Amino acid sequence: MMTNNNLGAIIKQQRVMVPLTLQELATMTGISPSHLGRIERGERFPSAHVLRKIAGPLGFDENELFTLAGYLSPQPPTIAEAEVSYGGGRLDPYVSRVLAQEPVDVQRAVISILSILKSIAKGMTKESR
Amino acid sequence: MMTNNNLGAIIKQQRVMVPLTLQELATMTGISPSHLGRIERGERFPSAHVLRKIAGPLGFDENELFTLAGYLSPQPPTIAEAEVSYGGGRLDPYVSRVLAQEPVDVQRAVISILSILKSIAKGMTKESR
DNA sequence: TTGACAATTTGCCATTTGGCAAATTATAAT
DNA sequence: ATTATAATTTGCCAAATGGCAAATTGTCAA
Repeated sequence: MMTNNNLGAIIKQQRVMVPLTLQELATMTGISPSHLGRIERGERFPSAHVLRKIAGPLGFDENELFTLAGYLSPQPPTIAEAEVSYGGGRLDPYVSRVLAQEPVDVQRAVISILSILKSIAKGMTKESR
Repeated sequence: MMTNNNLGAIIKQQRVMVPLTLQELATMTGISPSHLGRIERGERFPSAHVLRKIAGPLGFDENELFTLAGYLSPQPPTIAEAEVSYGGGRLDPYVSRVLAQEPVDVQRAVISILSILKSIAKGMTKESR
């Protein structure tokens, strides 16, 4: 029905991040790679059975994925979500979920890279002033 | 698929108990009475969208009904387990705090960069074996 | 470059969902 | 009993899902 084409994008982003090929995900889940591909580019809308099968291998929480797909009403906020809100800032749940799959030292390396890029952008590195 | 499920029987029992006729439930949910009837006697298997629409009027909790239908794994996480874990991973609080202060699109850009680095690293591993 | 091989996309089609209208069955009132 | 009306079931069909095989595109080594 092409209800929500952003679901496919989210699924694809997650698959590439894991990382997996369509064929690998296909053998893990029993869903054909062609069907998975169509889902990712929004040409097909996954049934509940399909959605359930791909949740695990992609590292999605089933309830969250079903909510993203519009199959379940938005869940009451969990403790996990409270944990990631801080001060005035809010951490995007998708970002949080993806990063949480990395080892903590990788997570911190990511932060270091970000701070480097920010300082470059502001022209505050030693050699540039 | 005519999966031999007692789901239809459970739904019918609830509807009669409420009590509602098929037509009344139909007007409340927007699902045709004929379809609802076939679901109750197991001739059709309700999609997630249909299941979601009938949950409320019948007094079912959505998650419970989805679990009964085999769409969700038997019931989930206690509050204790929910903490800061996403799909088995854990997000470092410091990382969470720092990232939360960036705009969401920057947060997502960070994820994209991580993805690029991982694919580069993957290529290096391949090369060295 | 070319050729081999992996990954993705497309064409086609069987199966299923779900709606509408007609047929059937249950329920009440006279 | 008969008739009217409500409730359910059945027949039929459009639309969507999802698999298989072929075609296409991407990638890498020689």
